[in-house]
This record gives sequence, C-alpha cells and structure tokens, in this order.
Amino acid sequence: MIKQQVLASLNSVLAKYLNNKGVHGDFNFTLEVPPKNIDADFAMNAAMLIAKKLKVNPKIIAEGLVEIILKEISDVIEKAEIAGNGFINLYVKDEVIYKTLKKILVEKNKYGSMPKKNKKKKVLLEFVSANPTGPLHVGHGRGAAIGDSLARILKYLGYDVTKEYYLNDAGNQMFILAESTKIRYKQMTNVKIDFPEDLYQGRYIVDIAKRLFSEGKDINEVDFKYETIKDILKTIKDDLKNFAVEFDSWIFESKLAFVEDKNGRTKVDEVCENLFVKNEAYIEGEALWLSSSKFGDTKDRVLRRSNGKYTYLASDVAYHKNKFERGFTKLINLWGADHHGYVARIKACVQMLGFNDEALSIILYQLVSLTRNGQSVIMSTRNGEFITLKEVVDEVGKDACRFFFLLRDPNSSLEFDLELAKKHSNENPVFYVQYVNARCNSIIRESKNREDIISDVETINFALLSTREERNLIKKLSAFCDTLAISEKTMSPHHFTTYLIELADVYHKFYEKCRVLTDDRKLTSARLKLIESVMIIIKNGLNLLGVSVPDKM
RNA sequence: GCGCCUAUAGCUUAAUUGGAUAGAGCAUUUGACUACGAAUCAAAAGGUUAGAGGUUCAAGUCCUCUUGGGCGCGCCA
Repeated sequence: MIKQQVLASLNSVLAKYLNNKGVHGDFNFTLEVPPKNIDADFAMNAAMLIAKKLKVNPKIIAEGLVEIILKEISDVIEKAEIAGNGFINLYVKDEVIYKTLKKILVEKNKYGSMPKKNKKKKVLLEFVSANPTGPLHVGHGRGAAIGDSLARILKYLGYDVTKEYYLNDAGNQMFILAESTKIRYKQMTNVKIDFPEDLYQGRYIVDIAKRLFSEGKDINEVDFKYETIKDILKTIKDDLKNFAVEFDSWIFESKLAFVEDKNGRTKVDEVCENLFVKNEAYIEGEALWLSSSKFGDTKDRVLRRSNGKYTYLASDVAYHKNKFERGFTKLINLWGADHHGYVARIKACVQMLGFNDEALSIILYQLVSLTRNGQSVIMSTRNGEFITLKEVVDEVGKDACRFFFLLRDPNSSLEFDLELAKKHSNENPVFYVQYVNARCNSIIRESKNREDIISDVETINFALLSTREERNLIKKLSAFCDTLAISEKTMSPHHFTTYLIELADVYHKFYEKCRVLTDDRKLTSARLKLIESVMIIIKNGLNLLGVSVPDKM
C-alpha cells in the first residue's frame, strides 16, 4: 500500500518531467526495496531508463528528478538521494507509513483486496483432475494446494473464479478399472481365479468389491464401472475436503463429450467436424488428424482413429470449447509437469477454435519427489506401495501439509521427506508463522487486565512507533499488497509462504526489542494496535494459503 | 535421437521478473529466559549462482554452446 501510493505519486511527477523534456513513451520503472546496508525505504531506477533513451548521463537525469520530486510530492517523500550508479533512494514520510497501519486496522480482512468488479475477468481454474482410478496421491496434493490457493488469491483480487475438476471417465482405463473390481468380487465368491498383473492392484479395489459383495447382488447385475467410480470419487472428494479444497464444478468427460443429442450427434462429433470444415483437421489413413503443427506443435495429432473411436485429445478439445461457451474469458489449467508434452497441442486447439492464445494459461508444477529415510519412494497408482494424500494429511496435519506444498515455486521440484514431515516440530516453517499469532494473542489477553488502553484508532498516536523495528514491521505489513501483486503476475501462491516467513522474522525481532505492555499508556496503546495489524495480516496471508491460525499452540 | 523443464551455501531453497554487498531455514560454533510464550532473539561460519562465451550502465535472471539431472516423445489417457 505504501509502495502503491509512492508509485502513483512518482508516476505523476515523472509524466510532468518527461512532458517538459518532450519525451514520449512508457518507462516501466520499478521501486525496489534497497539492500540492507542502505537506509532508504525505496530505490527507483527511472533515471537509468530515461538516460538510456535520451543517451545522456543518468546522474543529470537523476538530479532533475530529485529536484522535481522534492518540490512536487514532499507530502509523500521526505528525502531523495542519488546513489552513485543512478538509483534514486527515497525516504517516505512517516505519515504515509502510519496511514497504512490505520488502513489495515479499518479494512481488516479486506485489506489489499479488490471489489468483485472485474466482470471481464471470469476465470475458470481447472486443477487436480486426476483420473478416478484410485485415491489422490501426494503429487495431486501439490496441485490441489497450489490451485486452491491461487483461486483464493485471485478471488481476493476481484476475479470471478470457478474451480473445476475434470473427470476422465470415458477411456479404456475405466474398462480395466471395472474389470479389476469384478475379479476381486469373483475372488470373494470362492471362485479360484488369479488377479492379473496389469489390473489395478490397490487395496481400495478390494474394499469396493467387499462393499458390493456384502450388498449381496448377483455378479451379473452389478455395474462395476459405475460402482467403482462412485466409490473412488467419494474418496477423492473426502480427501480434498479434509485438505480444505472444495470444487465449484465437476465435469464428467462421458457426459460432456459423448452424450448424443436428438440427432445422434455428440459434442466431440461436432467439434471435430467443425475443425475439419475449417481446414484445421484432415483425413489420412482413415484417421482424422489435427493440424496442430501449424500452431507450434512438433507434429500433427490424431483426433479420431481409423477404427472410428475418438482420442482423448478430441474430447479435450470439446471440453475447452465448452469452457469458452460457458462465458469464461480466462482459462487456467494447472498440470503436473509430466504433461508438458500436451501443452503445445491444446494451445493449438484454442487458437484453431478462434480464441486468443493468451486466453489459456497453463501452469505446470514439478512433481513431488517423495523420500522416506533418504530412500526415494516410487509413486504409482498401479503399484502396491504408494503414498496417498490422505496418509500425509493424517500424519502431518492439513495446515503443515498445505504450507509445505506451497513453499516452493511450482516450477521447482519439491522434496517431501515423509519422516521430516511427520515430525511435529519447529523444523516446520508453518509453526514459525503461526507462533507470531500465538504471541500476539498472548499479549492481547494480557492487555485485557488493563483499563487505560486507548482503543479508538483515531486517537492513537502512531508517531510513537518510531523505532527501526517498528518502522520495518509496518513496512513489511504493507508489503502484503506487493505480494498480492506479484502472485497475480506470476500466477503462483508461493510468494506468500516466503512473505509470511519474512513477516514473522520482522515481528519476532520487534518483539525482542520493543515491549508492548508498559507503563506508558499511549505507547502501549499504539503498540497494541500494531500487533493487532500483524494479526490481521498473518491471518489474511494464511487464509490465502488455506492454512488455519490457532490462537494458542 | 528430438522436444520441454532444470542446475544457487553441506542439505532444502528464496530473490519484488534485468537492479546496488544473492536472502532464509536445517545442520555446525558462540551468547541471551527473576516483565507480554526461548516454537524466540543476537552473532559467527558457510557462495566464482554447474562451466565457457555473449547482450548492457547493470545478469542468478536474457541469448549461444558444453556438461549433469528430471520429464515427455502411441491411431494410450
């Protein structure tokens, strides 16, 4: 918020300066937080950028800028200095800093948020979308955490977000799945039969068969595919719920793509014909091919096989068309990085359907590498040994698990050591952050014994918060808004874990140095307001990550 | 073989998207609890950002090459 205000003021000054010089064009200058050895609040790089354009010495530009800054916006900037290399170091007026604090206290859980006015930003965020062939594993958990947090952040910023889970229930994997349950069922009826290796081995299949068997239905009357998917889906939904992830919309491939209308035509028929007519698809060797190489794919892809059956890609094209038809203007797909080979072709499809390439963003997250006592654990839903999301959540808790998943850039691989995650100790950074809230609460509880506390925000003298630690803390609180901005820009929530850890660090330093409850009534009141703000921001930040905030630990 | 991603301290990693002396946590060493929670703080040590070139006022970040790692290359989903 401080940064935004300074930036706005500087923009107006800069526009005036450039206008006087007769220079046109955009200068995307930035305000940086300077390194520790420099005392200033912000550093601006505008002089270098302008100097480059005008081909003059940056120092001359900087001198001119400093002069006009001090003249025009002295209500915001206390001091401006030129650094040797052309940076302008800015010192923000105390009033601006304190105003932020007031804003946080007044706006509370809306601080930094935008009203839901961006109707044009109707976002469809599709994530997890794991095939219903087994419970979610740890890798899906990362996708769930990232997607859900991203949705929370975008909503906070005023986007109209729909979270969607797409179920591939139409492929021949489903046949194998149904067969797996059926054979398990048969084994229970004392029929001697081996369980083939290429079927799903997991225990959950046995459990489903058990349920069906206990219901006593005749084997020929049971719809194994339907029953198996039903149970697995329930498991998936339960696991997600325990992970604080809820979807707004569930889309079944079978229903979306393969249901016939009154003329006996499906959506896949429609979209393939459409592409053929548009000359984006052609027939060769009796198969229907998509000309995806025209739009950057490495080769063309089959939509309909020579045997007349559609590929997975075909129904996916229908699905993406459907997304746009439902009025979404921005599609975000969150995929595991092992699907990267699929990006080019689906992007090609979007363009062939007549939509802007930018309308679809595909975020890839690197898979979780799971280790146990240093030994890597192979994760496969087909294998006997795999670690489910539920197992990890049950062991380390929802909060630690989510925080852990959100700790890294999606594009960087995440090492998840089960033994380490199981440890319920302070090695986990989530405790470091939550501890801030616990400490704050403790002080608040203690302060309830006093009757001389000033609670009205307007009568508080914030100028008493004058130590370096206090000023740093307020500035860090204000950086909540910057974190929102960068998260939006990069479409990643991981900046918030980093931010909260940094905020916690600054808070603990403040805590050591500045005692809150003292004999000084006015100072105590001001500091109590400061920690109230800290609690608001910690809570807001953790909410965006889907992590809860205990008052006591 | 082709394509995408990636390489930062002993380990796990961040870096406001091209900015100043590359930040944290864990592990190691040292110090601080008779006032609000020591799940904390203060300090030390740890780096040629895989290597070599290039672009520019400025490169961990962009470009080229080399090397190591991950993943993907079906008329599977």
